[in-house]
Amino acid sequence: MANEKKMDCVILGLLSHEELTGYEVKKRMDAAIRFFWGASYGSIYPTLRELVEKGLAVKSDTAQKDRNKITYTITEKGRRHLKDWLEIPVEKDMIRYETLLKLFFAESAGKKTAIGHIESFEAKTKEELLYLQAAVKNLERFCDDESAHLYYLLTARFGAKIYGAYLEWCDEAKAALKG
Amino acid sequence: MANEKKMDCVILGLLSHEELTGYEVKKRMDAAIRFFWGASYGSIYPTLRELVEKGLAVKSDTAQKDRNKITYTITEKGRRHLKDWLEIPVEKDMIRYETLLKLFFAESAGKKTAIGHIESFEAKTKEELLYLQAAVKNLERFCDDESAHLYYLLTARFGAKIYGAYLEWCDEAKAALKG
DNA sequence: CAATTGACATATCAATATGATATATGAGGA
DNA sequence: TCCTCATATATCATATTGATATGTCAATTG
Repeated sequence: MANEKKMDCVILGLLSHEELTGYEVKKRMDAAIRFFWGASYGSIYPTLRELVEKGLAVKSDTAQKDRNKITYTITEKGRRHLKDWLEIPVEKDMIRYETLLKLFFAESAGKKTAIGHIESFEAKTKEELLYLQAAVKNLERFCDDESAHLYYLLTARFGAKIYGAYLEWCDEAKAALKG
Repeated sequence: MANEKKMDCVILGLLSHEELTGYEVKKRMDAAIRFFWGASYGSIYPTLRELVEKGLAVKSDTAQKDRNKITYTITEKGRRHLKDWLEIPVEKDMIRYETLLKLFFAESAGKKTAIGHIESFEAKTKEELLYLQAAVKNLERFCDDESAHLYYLLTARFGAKIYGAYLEWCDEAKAALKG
């Protein structure tokens, strides 16, 4: 029980909160967890089918109401699978800052280009930070001690904290390149 | 000229600093840029072959000295390709914190598990931070204004800054879960 | 009122990357 | 001499992305 497919677990996690369609799974990812995880339809839909095959989720045949809508619900087996995965240690946090990559090699392009990349990174970060700060404020209001909201709050605070650090670095890096 | 293969450009970037074997490419990635980029042999070796096919790098036939060693050198065309890529905007910074994922869904596993994940994240982060701080100190000593070291320094400072922020968050998050 | 746009919804596929594994050599220490 | 570790290249099944295709429904706008 050591090599659970990660995408299985992410989707099971989302389904542990509420039943969802594939489309909604994507939406949840693009909202609450976009700053630390992502997935494309090309992995979501096949994974959902596999979850059903493995008995970790079931399709709700909502054929009556919305013809073209397939809702997935987590099973008990699915909850156990999720819990098992949550207990085992984290394998790898993997990070790919294309911005830093372009900065690292910026000698081949010059300071102007480097500063340009930092400035777009800064702009994107500022936007995200506003969103995260709003999320934190909201969650602090509604968050009792034992609900899933507590964990949502902690991740949002993580985002707010590191996006703040990004902005500090942007200022320092720009100064170092301009000075 | 908008969809340069990323792996091509990373490796060209490394080759723009010095000529390297595939094995050394991996070593450079695992050293200087491991905290913001990574790649496996399964992508490095095929990519090197492609770079030669495209005329962006050449193999040095060091058949005389080390029989089993293939050294790659960037070509002028390769340098132009790298520069072109450096000029275009960053497409996507992509981040996957498995730690945050497990924390986000931690309601299904409980606070103890959540704290455990935070603590291993903290331990890994502390180690990395020491390495990065040493790199920063070192680079600040040797870094004249125009060399590639400047950009290396900026990325190392980025790492030091955000790893510091990680640690602050770890304390706060643990307190929130224990308090 | 018709037309168009955009959100909702599912699905597939080529290109790409990972992670594991296999193989082999040379250097250094026990 | 044997063993271990760093060096070095390579392949492959599996996973994932990013793009694309297809279609419905609701709302806005000319």
